[in-house]
Amino acid sequence: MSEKKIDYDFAAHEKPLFDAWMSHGYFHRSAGFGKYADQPFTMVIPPPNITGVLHMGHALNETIQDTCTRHARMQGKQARWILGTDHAGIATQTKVDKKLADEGVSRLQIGRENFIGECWHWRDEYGNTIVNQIKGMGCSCDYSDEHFTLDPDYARAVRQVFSDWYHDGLIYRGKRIVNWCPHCTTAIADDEAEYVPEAGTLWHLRYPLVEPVDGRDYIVVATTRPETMLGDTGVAVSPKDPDKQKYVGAKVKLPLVDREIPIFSDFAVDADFGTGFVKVTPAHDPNDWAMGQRNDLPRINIFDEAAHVVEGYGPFSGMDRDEAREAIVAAFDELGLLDKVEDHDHSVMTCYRCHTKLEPWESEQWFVAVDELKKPAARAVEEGDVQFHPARWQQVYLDWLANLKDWCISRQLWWGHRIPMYYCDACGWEDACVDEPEACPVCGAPVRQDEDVLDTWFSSQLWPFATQGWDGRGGAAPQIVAYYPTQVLSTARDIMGLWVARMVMASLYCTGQIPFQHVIIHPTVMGADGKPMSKSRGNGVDPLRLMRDYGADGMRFGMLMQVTGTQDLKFNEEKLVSSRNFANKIRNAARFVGMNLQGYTPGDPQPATPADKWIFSRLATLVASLDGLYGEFEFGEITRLLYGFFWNEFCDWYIEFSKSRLDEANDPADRLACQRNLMFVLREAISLLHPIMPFVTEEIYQELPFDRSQAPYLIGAPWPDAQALAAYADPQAERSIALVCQAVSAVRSTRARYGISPKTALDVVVSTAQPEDAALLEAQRGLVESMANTASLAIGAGAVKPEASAVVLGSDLETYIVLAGLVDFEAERARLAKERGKLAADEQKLAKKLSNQGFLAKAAPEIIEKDRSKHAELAEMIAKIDQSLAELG
RNA sequence: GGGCGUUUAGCUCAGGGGGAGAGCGCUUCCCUGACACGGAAGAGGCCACAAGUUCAAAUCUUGUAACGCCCACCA
Repeated sequence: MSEKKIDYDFAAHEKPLFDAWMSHGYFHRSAGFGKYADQPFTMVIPPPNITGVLHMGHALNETIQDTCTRHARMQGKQARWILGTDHAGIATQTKVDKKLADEGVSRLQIGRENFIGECWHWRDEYGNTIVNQIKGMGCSCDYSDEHFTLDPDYARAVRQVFSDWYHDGLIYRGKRIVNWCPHCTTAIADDEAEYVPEAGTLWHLRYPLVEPVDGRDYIVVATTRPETMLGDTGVAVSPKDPDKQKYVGAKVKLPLVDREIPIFSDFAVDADFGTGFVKVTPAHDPNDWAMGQRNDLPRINIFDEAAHVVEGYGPFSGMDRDEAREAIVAAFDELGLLDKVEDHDHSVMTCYRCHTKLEPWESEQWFVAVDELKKPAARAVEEGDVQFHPARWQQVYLDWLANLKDWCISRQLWWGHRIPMYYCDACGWEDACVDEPEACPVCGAPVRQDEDVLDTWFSSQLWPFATQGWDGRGGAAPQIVAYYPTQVLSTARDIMGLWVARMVMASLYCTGQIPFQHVIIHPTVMGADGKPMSKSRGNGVDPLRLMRDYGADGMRFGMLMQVTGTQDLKFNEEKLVSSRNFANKIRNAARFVGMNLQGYTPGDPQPATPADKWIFSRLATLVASLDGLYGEFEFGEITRLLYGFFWNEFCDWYIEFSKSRLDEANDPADRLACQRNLMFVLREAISLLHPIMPFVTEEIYQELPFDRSQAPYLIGAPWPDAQALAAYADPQAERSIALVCQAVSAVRSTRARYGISPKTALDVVVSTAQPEDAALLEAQRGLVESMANTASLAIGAGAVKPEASAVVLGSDLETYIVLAGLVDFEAERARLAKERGKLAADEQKLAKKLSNQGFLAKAAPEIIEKDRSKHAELAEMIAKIDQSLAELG
């Protein structure tokens, strides 16, 4: 495993632009302008662990967040994306432990102070790696005010919350069963435990009865963990198990330890599992602990913190749990008390850090009582104050809250927020204090602080407000007043409960406000095999490599292309290839415009020709659609619309239309209009693309002679105004250009079919169905002539098909291409026959539909009308083909 | 065991009650003065299966199957 410091090199094109944004202050909260000038837009980044390097989840999530932030900034909102990192208690401590171990030192040797020093040192050296990688992605976070969950202000907020909650009775100390890692020697939260399947064994052990019941002198319990029998304090049966009721009240004499323990009945017992008798070990199993509580059983702890059997158990004392298991099974066998051994597959809890089997262990820990916190947190979502995207995650969140149990927040670690509880050993005083007391307030003796640290999530839950100056002292920090709550949070679904729900609970309690309005739960990035990326599977992909291969822009666009409402995303690198090519296309389109600006003077756009009006109209539609999609965080659809508009409309057609107009020989006024229109559309297009592809678009903005007087950088330029653009909506121009495209494509496909070079000019006749279409097309004949390379072009409604010509039927027009002397008509006949077959099949389907009485009676009139005209059209096309076939002999 | 998701062109995926879409790949032609990371034109799908609702189902309902994710957990 490499811990090498990796700095993404985004030198040539990207770095200078990034530096320019940074030095011009664009990453601070923007001032706001236009109609949204008063609206704040704040996001907090899910703080990456300081042990982390950028992975695909970050690549996706950071792209989403930067896209949202840049979009909001361009809309004129007061945008700020708050950056920071998480100290990541266990993760970091494990790394530092390992580093020390490699140097032959253990943390116990150097002591707590020095170890924490080592952690800080580690953080200074490696903690910035991921932030630099985020910069490489082009993320517009506020780097000038970076936060860390152990910063002094942040730590103070953590102590404040602990102290407040302690004094409010939300935090208590108690002996509980916790998931204990004997290797890390700390408690682990339920959420942090990993279940792994294990081919285990079910041992059936005989427990002798003190007094025989119905002539039997023993019962049999079944267990997967025989070693815990040393701590048994009861045997339970199900109240629904009639055969077992006679044993309730009897006692068994626990072998090996000679303890008399009662048989009782409890609803938690499943009569059908094992033997129906359950050995109950309250100190070493959560279910047994609960049964013990209900039935007043003593709890006997048989393990120390490293899971070795404690003193007082004879030969077993000092054994670790595995040795003890073996020895105890052997002892039972020797005593003739081993009834049966069965295979039994089950799963075991392991530590998510070191993968040691966890031991349910009773110890003194700190807890947060969640009942009071969870109700308002549920309500905030139920009432729509906090909204999930996609909406289905709302239920997942509510279910998580509903099942929430008290939260164990103490960890027996050194790296983290030390629990601010202080104790006086002299008089017994204890209290939670935000600031360390110099002496016991009661007796003046020295005080000592609790040794444990807080669960990392305890500090993470304060992230949205502790990063904005909340200090809990009733005073209203300016940031909290002006910019809280935040608008959007984007995160992975696996920390929905761990982090998202806890932020809502903490924020509501501490600030009285929700932490954010919208929660984007982005899809989880899976490997090419459809499984979660992991080192062991070897199906991971390194985003740094992706940025090198496709550029930050290519990676960003390609990632967003894959974001839809689905919960998993099977990573598809081909999308990044397309995106890189798209970035290249954008650059080249801009280059084309830049190369054709001789004589250009700035000025308002002039939608003079139908082509101009068409692209303006398409642009207006695009912007309106994008505005809707941004509101719903539909990033995949956003990229698809942008791609289609820029490539298939702007490049494939509008730029091609422009070429003849840009010719030096063209009328200078029209040439200038064309230049201005190209510049206008290009500017709007790169503005729309900028939130996703910040680098290419900024580069173009700087290189071409755009008017930058209002916005020196595209990052701060205004987002295209859908309302203003709506004035350009022009159905007639769209119709006009659709006719041009149909005619041109018809000629091109005929050329391709018969292998006629584009250089051979052809005689073409276009026959439109509608007279007004003929007029529209006639007005654009120049475009058709140049793009189809016609020798002659006749346009008319119902124009006559020339002799020896190919026919291409379209929905609005037919195109005849004279092929006399150029081609083999046999092939044309065959093609027409094939096409007739297709049309006839469609025609029959529609005819059947139109003769259906139910359809005519119940379908919407416009649908019927549409189908009727479609049917008529098909019939006519078939007639035309028949006519052509007859002509061709 | 519970919940959720997916199943559409060779591949990866959009779409979503009224005639099947994209990117990549493939075929043919073109290095035309923005771009070969390109241009033009094509081939290729009973939209997993079954039943139902409807005038109409790839789309809605229910069920089935396969794959996947998450949560819970059996002593």
